[in-house]
Amino acid sequence: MAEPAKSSPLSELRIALPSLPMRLQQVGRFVAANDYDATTRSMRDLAAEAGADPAAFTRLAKAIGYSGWDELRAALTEARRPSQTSPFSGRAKSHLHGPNSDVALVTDKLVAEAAGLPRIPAQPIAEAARALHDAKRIWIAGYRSCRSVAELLNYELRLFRPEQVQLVGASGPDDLDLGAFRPGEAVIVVGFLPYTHASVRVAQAAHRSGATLIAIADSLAAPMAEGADHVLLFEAASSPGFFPSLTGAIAIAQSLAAVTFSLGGVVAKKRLENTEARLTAASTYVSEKG
Amino acid sequence: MAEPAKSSPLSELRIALPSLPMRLQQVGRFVAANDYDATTRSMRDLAAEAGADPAAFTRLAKAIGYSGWDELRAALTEARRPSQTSPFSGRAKSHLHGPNSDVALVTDKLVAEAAGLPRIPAQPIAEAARALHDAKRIWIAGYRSCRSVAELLNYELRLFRPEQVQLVGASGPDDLDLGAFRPGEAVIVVGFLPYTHASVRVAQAAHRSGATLIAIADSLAAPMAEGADHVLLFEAASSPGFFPSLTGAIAIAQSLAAVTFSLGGVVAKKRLENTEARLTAASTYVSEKG
DNA sequence: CATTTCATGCAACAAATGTTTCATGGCCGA
DNA sequence: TCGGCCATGAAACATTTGTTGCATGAAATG
Repeated sequence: MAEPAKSSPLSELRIALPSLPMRLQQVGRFVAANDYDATTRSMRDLAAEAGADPAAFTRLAKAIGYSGWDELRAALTEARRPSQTSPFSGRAKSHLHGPNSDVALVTDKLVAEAAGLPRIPAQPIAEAARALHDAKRIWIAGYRSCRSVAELLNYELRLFRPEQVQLVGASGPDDLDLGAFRPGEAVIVVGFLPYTHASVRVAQAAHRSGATLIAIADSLAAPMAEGADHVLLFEAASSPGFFPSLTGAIAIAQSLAAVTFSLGGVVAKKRLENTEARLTAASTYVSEKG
Repeated sequence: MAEPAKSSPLSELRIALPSLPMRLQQVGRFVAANDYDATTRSMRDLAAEAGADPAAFTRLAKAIGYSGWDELRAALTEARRPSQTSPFSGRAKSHLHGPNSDVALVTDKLVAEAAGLPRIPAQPIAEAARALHDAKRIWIAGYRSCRSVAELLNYELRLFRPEQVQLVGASGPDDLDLGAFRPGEAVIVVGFLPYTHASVRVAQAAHRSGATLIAIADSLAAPMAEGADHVLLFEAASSPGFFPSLTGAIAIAQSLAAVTFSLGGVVAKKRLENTEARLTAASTYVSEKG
């Protein structure tokens, strides 16, 4: 049996939480959500704010293996101490093997991807957003790993333009949709090497139909970028690893949605509020009260 | 008397320092150098470590305009409070309108998200990957905007473990899958504020079943993180914009897949090659030559 | 239904906290 | 040299802190 991650007092708390009495759960959640206050303010003070008995804090600490609240707070304090420069960010050069080679891999990957994001050209995104804003209808296509990007874009755009945004192939074979593209509409295609035939076919159909074609790709030479009105480039291979990085594509998709929403002004805002109200009414989300 | 400009308690201290008695200077320097301990440990404790009298701390606080040590410490505590709003949020407002406001918005968003990535803790990802490696079966759940993350993870893991990875709800109502969780399996739940009921239900079912629960969330206080064996945190609100940022979640998902693949060794490599060969044979991809 | 267990709030407790007072000793100006 | 001034440490103070014993009531157990 794998040992649970007992590195941080918060993870101990998190693990033990579900098996605790109700009031202790409530207090535990409060501590997890306000751990900075937990280290700085007094127990009674916290109890007053959480609306619980001071004794509950002592009992919580004991329930997860500490001798008392003081000891728990000391652990939280140490975990939060700033000077500790993340014991693993010591830039392990031993990438080959070692106890922390996995950690080094993750760190390198994250740093590399972070470096790639600011290199994404912002201007084309703003222009593409303008095109989306003007489009009567928006189609989105992405296959294989790029499907996640396409679906995210679809989701966010539908939040404020529910009737005008559609995934290609959402309601039947792709081929049916390919014939439905019209001038004045916009088609977004997401893809990178190796390029799927399906995405190329969507791009070509869009181009032929006279619709505005927006390509989110890793290269200007990508087949689906041919004839595109807007090409949004990201660096898929910028990070070490085994799969191309989609971080850049996601960042582009979210920026695109954000700017398009911004262009939508009060109308978009109103529609977003309606959507949110509907979701709340359907009690999709957990209430925020803790 | 008139109070000095209250930019920061530490700067007040630094300014007033030279005109103070010798002992108070010594204590003041100690506070400036150990301000984290100053906010967390007791006055007497600090006095012992600094080799000074406890009263000196009270006198220092009064000397720079506070009513007592408690008030000084409260100011230091607030100054150190982790900012819930990113340092870029202030700048975003500066160019809300203008000729290139859209471009500026995109740039800010990208820079902010890039800054957030290296802050993702790498260690938990490596540990979670180890858990995935050991799992006999892997379930993945994510709803609404988080569905894109879940599907990406599902796609990449299936590249080298096709028969052991499954999206919750992929082949019927979620409820059917919830009863299928078993000890020795792993369940990954992706979610951030506002949390959907569906994701919380999956997390609870996983915990009850004895399966290893891995949560990818924006907060340790997230409901689906309760009882989780591994929690992978990202900053959803780190960037200016209208939707929570998924860039961090995507980066985590891809790192997780990469490390898991790495742990899989030659077996995983072989399976990936098989999958690629099959896709090539089906001519899914456009040939690389011309 | 009777009994036990347990979660929970209240109140009293001892310990620790920040503050104040007081005595001491060094320093500078008459 | 004397007298006032102030910095400084030690001890006493009132408050606040974390803890624990006890009573109550609800839920589980027989």
